[in-house]
Amino acid sequence: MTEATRRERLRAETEREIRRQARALLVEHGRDAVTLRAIAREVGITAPALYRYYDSREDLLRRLAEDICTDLAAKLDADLDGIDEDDVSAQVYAVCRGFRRWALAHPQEFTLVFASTEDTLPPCAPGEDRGQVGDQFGRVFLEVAGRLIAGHPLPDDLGDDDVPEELHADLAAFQKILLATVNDRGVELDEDVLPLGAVYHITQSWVRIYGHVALEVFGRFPFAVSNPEPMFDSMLAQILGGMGFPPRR
Amino acid sequence: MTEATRRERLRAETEREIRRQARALLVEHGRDAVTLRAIAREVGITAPALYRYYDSREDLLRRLAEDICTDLAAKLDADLDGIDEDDVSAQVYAVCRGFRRWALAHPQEFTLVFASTEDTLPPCAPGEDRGQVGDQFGRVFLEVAGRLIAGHPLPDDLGDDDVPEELHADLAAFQKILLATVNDRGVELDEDVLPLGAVYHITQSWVRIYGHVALEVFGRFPFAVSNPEPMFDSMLAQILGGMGFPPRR
DNA sequence: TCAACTACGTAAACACCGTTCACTGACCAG
DNA sequence: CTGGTCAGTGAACGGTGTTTACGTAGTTGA
Repeated sequence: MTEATRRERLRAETEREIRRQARALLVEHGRDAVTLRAIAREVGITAPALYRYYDSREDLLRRLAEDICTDLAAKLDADLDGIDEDDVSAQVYAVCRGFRRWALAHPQEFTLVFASTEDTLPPCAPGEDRGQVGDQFGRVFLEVAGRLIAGHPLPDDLGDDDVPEELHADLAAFQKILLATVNDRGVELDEDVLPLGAVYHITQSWVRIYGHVALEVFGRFPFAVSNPEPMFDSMLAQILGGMGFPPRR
Repeated sequence: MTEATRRERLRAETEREIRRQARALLVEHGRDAVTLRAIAREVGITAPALYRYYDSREDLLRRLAEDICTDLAAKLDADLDGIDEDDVSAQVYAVCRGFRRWALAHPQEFTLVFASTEDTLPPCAPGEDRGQVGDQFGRVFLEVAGRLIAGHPLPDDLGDDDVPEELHADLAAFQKILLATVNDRGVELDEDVLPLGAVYHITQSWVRIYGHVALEVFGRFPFAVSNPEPMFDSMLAQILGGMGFPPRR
């Protein structure tokens, strides 16, 4: 049944175990604790053996970051499954809240994926510079955002007028990515319902959502926020309201 | 003239040199390169000698973060000096742009101060939990924000109505800090001109400014932004516009 | 079946790292 | 001058990433 040879199966098994243990070390003791020797110890091999799987510790951390993105996307996708397909507003709430809760529950992973300079964690393939924000995660997030707009008439003040000239080209490229992402899931959608102004608004929303989550994870709000959740929710409500959605719970 | 003894002067001199070299290592080669041995090598002493000045490497990094905050505040203050005292809007632009440019020019320092979990960089004095955001920096930033509102009639939609119930207590505390900070600089100001809604708006503005800067530093915008500056400026314009300021260059 | 080849894992070594310890020697107060 | 304080030292311990040479089990072709 299994096409793979014995050696290939063992290798795949070991590789999974390596990442599993590395991930555990990251979550429980932070990035600095993700040591080649510590991983090897947990897996039951010696440190140099890890070089049969990764070029360096940096390379391993990079792969780890990819895994984290994939898992986060899967988790958000799962959260989305339990929600009415037609209630896009609820979907936005679910994805954003899910992202925030995940970040707060896994600050080390959040830091690695969303708050590392390319200096300390160079991009995987230097050649291909596709969508940033860890690919998989971005897909889920942007898909919901795109779908949100697909089935909703946008308010007039979301026209392309407020968009700075210099951003038109970049936003147009992003617009194409958004449309492609949404259409990949079967929803038909063309440029007319997703004007540059809307794309710009989505970007601004990401700035606010990311900003809030990062500030909370790093404890850098200008004052002690004893209960940040309603603050996050009210921000979401305001974002959705700005796109013409009626206020909801 | 100098009250200090010879030994005390030498010690102070060495301490300055230690931080200077540590800072240089951080800026040029990143946090991981800030090694006790590397610092000692640059200063011309041995690594164990550093323990006469700091409890541990962690402690040193903490002090370094404080220095960075102080210097950033001084830099922003200096930028502010060249600007018309009555043009608060221009002051906001200056401080925000200055913050962004500094962050982009010193990503390692930005990461240390504004994107470190308390896990990897525990707060200095565990007892006193004053204003977050590195004290000094917060002062400059919040002072301008407070002053902005002091001399300007706020639009009606900045009332306290939109503020979530659960945040009233926290915001009231922050309101007092803001008023105290602004009044420290001589500007008279009382609660009436700085309602909770305005305080809330300031906090939301910080979320957006921080979010944009961090996304730019970490390269986590959902698409490649070839020219982020107009995007930042347009965000500032929108923030100021939301507070009733006329659009300006 | 057996030889040749591949590749996973090893131990040893190198140069670093943070940190501790016992110790020296310059400074300084009395 | 005497005695104490303290910046700085060298040696050491256990840790790190990484390279090297080597054994050996798995695979493959004749």
